Amino acid sequence: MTNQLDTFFGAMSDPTRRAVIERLASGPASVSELHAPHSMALPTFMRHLKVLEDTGIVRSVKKGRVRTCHIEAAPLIEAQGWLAWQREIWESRLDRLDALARHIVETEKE
Amino acid sequence: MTNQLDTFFGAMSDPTRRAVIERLASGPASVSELHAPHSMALPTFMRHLKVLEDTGIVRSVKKGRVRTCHIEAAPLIEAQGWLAWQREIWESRLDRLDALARHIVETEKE
DNA sequence: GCAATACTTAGCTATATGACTAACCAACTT
DNA sequence: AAGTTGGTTAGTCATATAGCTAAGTATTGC
Repeated sequence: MTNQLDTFFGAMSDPTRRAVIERLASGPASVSELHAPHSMALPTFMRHLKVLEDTGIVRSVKKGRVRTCHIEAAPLIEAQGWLAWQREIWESRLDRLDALARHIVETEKE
Repeated sequence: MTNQLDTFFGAMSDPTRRAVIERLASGPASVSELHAPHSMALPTFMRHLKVLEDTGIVRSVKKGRVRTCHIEAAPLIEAQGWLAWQREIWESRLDRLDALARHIVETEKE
């Protein structure tokens, strides 16, 4: 039961990887360009990129010795959809939830 | 630089924890109720709950020997906002991206 | 008050993750 | 053709994560 969302959320849980996404959102870039602002060894950084590629969030093509990376929309849209869906459900019950929570808290006071 | 988003996405990367969120979206529940559908030891399950509470996604109150859990909207809304923001940026450049990607692929053909 | 219920704490194990160095290959550049 | 640049592979290490059992605490029900 290893969902698409598992790997997606796992990939997004790292600040380096989110930074790469943020950078790529404004256009494609080479591995070195992406690596430059991060003070970590290149192989380490490459593994972050690999995680993003394996998850399908990033794609890349190699021309000569330069690998150019770009973003792939689908997984992010799917995740956003899941969050929106959850939100819809709980927001439709929010009043009831709040009331219950307050009730519990009130009753709890000792 | 351990962001709120780090822990949030980390928390959501586990199917058990997402299942708990899905369950809680339709109303509060006790620890045992939440645990029931999951075939894992209770302490193991409790640690998942702890992750959700530490991240601020779930809150709980204990009344007597029963702990009742409910969802906290803010972190999920924040994450959804981040995704929406990213999406906005890259969608505004999507045509350009596609064109570039195609160009690279074409030029690459050997 | 004794037993069952509902967690809670403590402590162990295995695998996954994130970081490093060192050495390597494959294009360009000169 | 020799050096430099851009990326890759291989291998090590430390910490984090997810699972377990066993035993403990605190309510509630009888």
